[in-house]
Amino acid sequence: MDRKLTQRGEERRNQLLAFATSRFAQKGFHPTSVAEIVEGIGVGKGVFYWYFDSKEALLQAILVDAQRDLRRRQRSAMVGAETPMERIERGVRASIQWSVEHPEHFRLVQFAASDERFSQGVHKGQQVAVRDAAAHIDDAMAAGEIPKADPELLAQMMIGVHTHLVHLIHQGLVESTSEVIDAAVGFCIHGISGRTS
Amino acid sequence: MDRKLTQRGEERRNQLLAFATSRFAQKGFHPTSVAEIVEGIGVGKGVFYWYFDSKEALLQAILVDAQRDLRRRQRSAMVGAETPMERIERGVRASIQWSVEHPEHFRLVQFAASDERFSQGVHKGQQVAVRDAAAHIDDAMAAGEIPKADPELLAQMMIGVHTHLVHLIHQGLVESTSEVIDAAVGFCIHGISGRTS
DNA sequence: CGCCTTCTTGACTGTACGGTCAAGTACGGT
DNA sequence: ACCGTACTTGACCGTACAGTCAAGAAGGCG
Repeated sequence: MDRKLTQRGEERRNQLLAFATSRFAQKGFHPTSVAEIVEGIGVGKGVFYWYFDSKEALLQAILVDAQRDLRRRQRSAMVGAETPMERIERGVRASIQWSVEHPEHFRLVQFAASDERFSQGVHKGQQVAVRDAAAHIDDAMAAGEIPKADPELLAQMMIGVHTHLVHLIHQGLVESTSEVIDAAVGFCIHGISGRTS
Repeated sequence: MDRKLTQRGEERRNQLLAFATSRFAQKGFHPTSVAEIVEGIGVGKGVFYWYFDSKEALLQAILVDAQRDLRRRQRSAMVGAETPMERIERGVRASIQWSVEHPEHFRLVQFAASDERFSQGVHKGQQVAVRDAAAHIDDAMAAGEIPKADPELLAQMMIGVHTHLVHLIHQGLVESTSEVIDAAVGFCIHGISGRTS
């Protein structure tokens, strides 16, 4: 939906986005109705459909924004890193931090990855992230910092650690202290630095 | 629902369980209707409600069975292991292998962990698994095999690697060869063996 | 075979939902 | 103030859904 919006329109659209993000994350996408969303911000149902073609279109918009924001964060965290391993470490940290700060967006991306209607776009975004991380891992291998192995597979494993840790933090089972994040980063760094014989 | 069933009844109930497992995993729990399930096995809607009180009850039954089966598998894999590290390694392998062999059950457990109606039971089961793994990690630390750190946090990180890898295998992005599984096990073993300074 | 118990059918019920759109209101510019 | 455009309302529509249950069929046993 490429409607030109006034500032007022943009504000209303953002209000819908924000409320839906929160409610979808809390209750799930499917169990959350359009009626509930409009009621939550005190508008009529037609407002919803002025801005979004469908409930799915709303979620897509949320997902696109979230993934763009995360990528921006990772990129800016790596600026100034001097070695591949430093870039990897900064990338992992930035991801974890962004995810901890945006629990709802994080949760919706995870949901979308598992739902056949939404997974395609999300997987594409994740593939980009994996390839970027793998390139840094490859650089670290070429520089002799770590032993050779499949860089994409290692990148995926780091993402597994990150994802799970963030889930735990959101569940309140783990605190998002710097010690915990250091431990996760350490686990990953040592995981890619070691090697089965 | 504690209905006593004949053999014929057990067979019908199992048919419902099996079909629903597959369809829920493929389409999602919410987007799958009871009507679709009964149509899938060619019975009337009343059959469903003879065996299960609700759609939710059906999913709960699936989840309970899956988690019980996985626990059994892990336990039997560790029989005969002589060191804590060996037990850890066998446990990780058994989990990955079970998950690869039961993609649908795995997927439903993941879904359930994220849905507020189902997450309580699933989290309890996962807590048991984490505690068990942490006890082995603790043993390995006490035996001087690995440096000291928070054993439950390390157990969680290993679970993150396992979960993510299994997702990738189910998506066809990674093959479930023994090399890949070895790499994941290696990543975890080195992840817990290393240490941030 | 008759009887009792265990299933099985599927029409029905009430509720909920995503989406539509004619009529109306608000806003911004001249 | 007027006009045109950008929103906004909410009744409505058709469809879908989870769950109910009276009537019937099937199976098992004596």
